[in-house]
Amino acid sequence: MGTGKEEKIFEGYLAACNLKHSQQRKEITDVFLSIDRHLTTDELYRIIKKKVPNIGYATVCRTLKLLCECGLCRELKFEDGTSRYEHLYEHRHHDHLICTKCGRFVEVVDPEIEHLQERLFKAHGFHPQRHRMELYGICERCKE
Amino acid sequence: MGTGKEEKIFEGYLAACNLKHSQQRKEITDVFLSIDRHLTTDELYRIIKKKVPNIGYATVCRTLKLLCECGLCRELKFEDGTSRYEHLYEHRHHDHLICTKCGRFVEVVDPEIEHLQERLFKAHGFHPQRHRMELYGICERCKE
DNA sequence: TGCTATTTTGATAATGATTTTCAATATCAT
DNA sequence: ATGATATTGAAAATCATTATCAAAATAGCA
Repeated sequence: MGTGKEEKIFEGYLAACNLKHSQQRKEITDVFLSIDRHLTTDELYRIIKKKVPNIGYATVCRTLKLLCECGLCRELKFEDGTSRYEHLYEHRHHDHLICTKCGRFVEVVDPEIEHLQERLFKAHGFHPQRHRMELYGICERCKE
Repeated sequence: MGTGKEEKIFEGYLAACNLKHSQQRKEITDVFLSIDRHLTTDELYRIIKKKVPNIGYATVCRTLKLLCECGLCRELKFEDGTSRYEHLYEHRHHDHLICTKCGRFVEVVDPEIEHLQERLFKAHGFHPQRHRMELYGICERCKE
């Protein structure tokens, strides 16, 4: 659900782009915003399908794209080739620590690393935009 | 070309897996190892096609996979969805600093970041395996 | 409210990159 | 050389995403 602010952001974005408030877009964002984990398009599609049985896969794709454009969502492309989407509202930047056995992940952020990354950008004359960092290993449970 | 050690590694891997030394595999690894930049499968296919006109795309794919398995090659999946392969022999671990305008990239390595990454793994009880880090920004030339 | 111009939708087809299939060919231990 | 097995190239299959398009929904305006 969320506080309603996220919906405002989405609606504002639609308005700014002269796009319309369709029922489907509302349903999809509602469901997406209520789920706090990384989903593939297909996973989200199946979940929404239960609520809105005649929803189309393409509509889910299109809406996820809009959500990314307005900053509510982030697309993550993992090493295994899958694309996943994560809810980004009031969810500050973070990286991922991923278990290569069970797929479990932890969101991490290390201010020192962030700082050193900035330094790397500068050292090479780059203007920083964003970065991604994924740490792959075996989690405690899978180690045993 | 390389020193010949790379070919030894590849041959050793083939032998260990009971795979055969085909002419095509030799041609593909020769060309791949002689090129020092990131290539897509298609780019490599086109280059090899000039030397061995009847080579199949699938064979290039299959050989790149083998090269990755034996550690001579790394598959990089970038944010834009393209997969590129890089020659990895005596090429120590590194990350990428990528210009989002022109695509130019720099290979970087920061020992302090590497160290902090290890610390992050440990702090979450993970056994480290590998990581990837990509820094996206605008390079000096594109800034102007 | 009704009208009308747009936009959006869902089903389907298209796309594009990689994989699989499979009969013909090549490899290699004997 | 022989024969068992692996490899090849061409074509078909796959899989996730994107484009197409007629029908339906939306929102500005009378």
